[in-house]
Amino acid sequence: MEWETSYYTQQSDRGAMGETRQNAVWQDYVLDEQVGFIMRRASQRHLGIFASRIPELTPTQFAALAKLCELGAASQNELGRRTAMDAATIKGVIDRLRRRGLVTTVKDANDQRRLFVKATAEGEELYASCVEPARMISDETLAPLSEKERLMFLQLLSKLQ
Amino acid sequence: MEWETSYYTQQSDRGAMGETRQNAVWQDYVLDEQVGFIMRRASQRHLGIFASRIPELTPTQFAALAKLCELGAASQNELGRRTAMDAATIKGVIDRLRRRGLVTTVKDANDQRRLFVKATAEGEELYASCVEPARMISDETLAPLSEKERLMFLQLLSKLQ
DNA sequence: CAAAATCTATTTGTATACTAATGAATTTTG
DNA sequence: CAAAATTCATTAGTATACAAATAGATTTTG
Repeated sequence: MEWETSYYTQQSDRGAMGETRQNAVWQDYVLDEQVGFIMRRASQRHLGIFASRIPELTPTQFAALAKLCELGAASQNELGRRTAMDAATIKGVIDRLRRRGLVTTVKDANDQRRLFVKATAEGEELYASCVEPARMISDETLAPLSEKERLMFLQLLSKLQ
Repeated sequence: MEWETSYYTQQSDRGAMGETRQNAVWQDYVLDEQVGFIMRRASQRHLGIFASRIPELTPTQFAALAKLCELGAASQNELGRRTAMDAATIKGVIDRLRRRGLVTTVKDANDQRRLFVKATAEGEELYASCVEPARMISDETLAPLSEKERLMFLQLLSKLQ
């Protein structure tokens, strides 16, 4: 027995006039059409594509490693800023990358507050081997769009950062 | 002392020819330009807007409650499917909503596997009071775009779900 | 009808994310 | 220069997310 349709309709007679008027407020608010909801679903799809192409790293781990290879090195907090992760988040990411030998950390001699983070040779190799898959991930994520649409989409999305 | 610039450049002479060739692979891969990275940042901005407008609920809790009010009622798993949450995730969300008295759950008499979920009066009231703020959230999220751009963006984003 | 397959909910484990609080180090400022 | 403010890293707590395993209920199928 299927259960696809709902037991009650949106304008069900659940009671008094007050509720009926409340329902009127909902009428043209449809969750599935809201930008946040659609963006969450698009993100989920992208994350699935990512996991299938680069199973060795999560997107955040890849981002941290990529930025580290771009920069050469950075303090933990700065790396977090450059990859849009707060201090608590980047700490966990770096901890896990270090545990796997992909990065090393040392106290910065010039500033005792800072933790100096650097990719290891192994980390750089892994990153290098992930760049091509990463390109495919971006491609596959945008695959439903034409070339023109992709440019337009990226332009618009960039404005919403 | 500022530390904004990196210690090493991207094409640093870190060693042999092999690595130099590896660097060539990175050259036109820039993390900040990838759709996944930009989408993550856009999501973060949206989540910040959401939290400022509806501090009482997380986006996922709101989604579950909204869909529940749309549907009238649903089994826990079906609600998860309709809000793009897997079984484990929707369970946690419903647990927290129930703990706050916003939804009730009962074993479905017709199907002993199913957990029947329904919004309470309090849950429906909270949802009704959140719809206007929710509209503003969608508006504010898309605020950097013109009216035309918004339509275009939503159209394109929808294709990436 | 009985076995196989599917569905539902739960649990465990891992990994983001963010808030808030803390303490140590450094920079700014009066 | 000393106090105030800021920065950095860590910790604790809460809330998604998803994978994988499990157990019970229901449906499908041979």
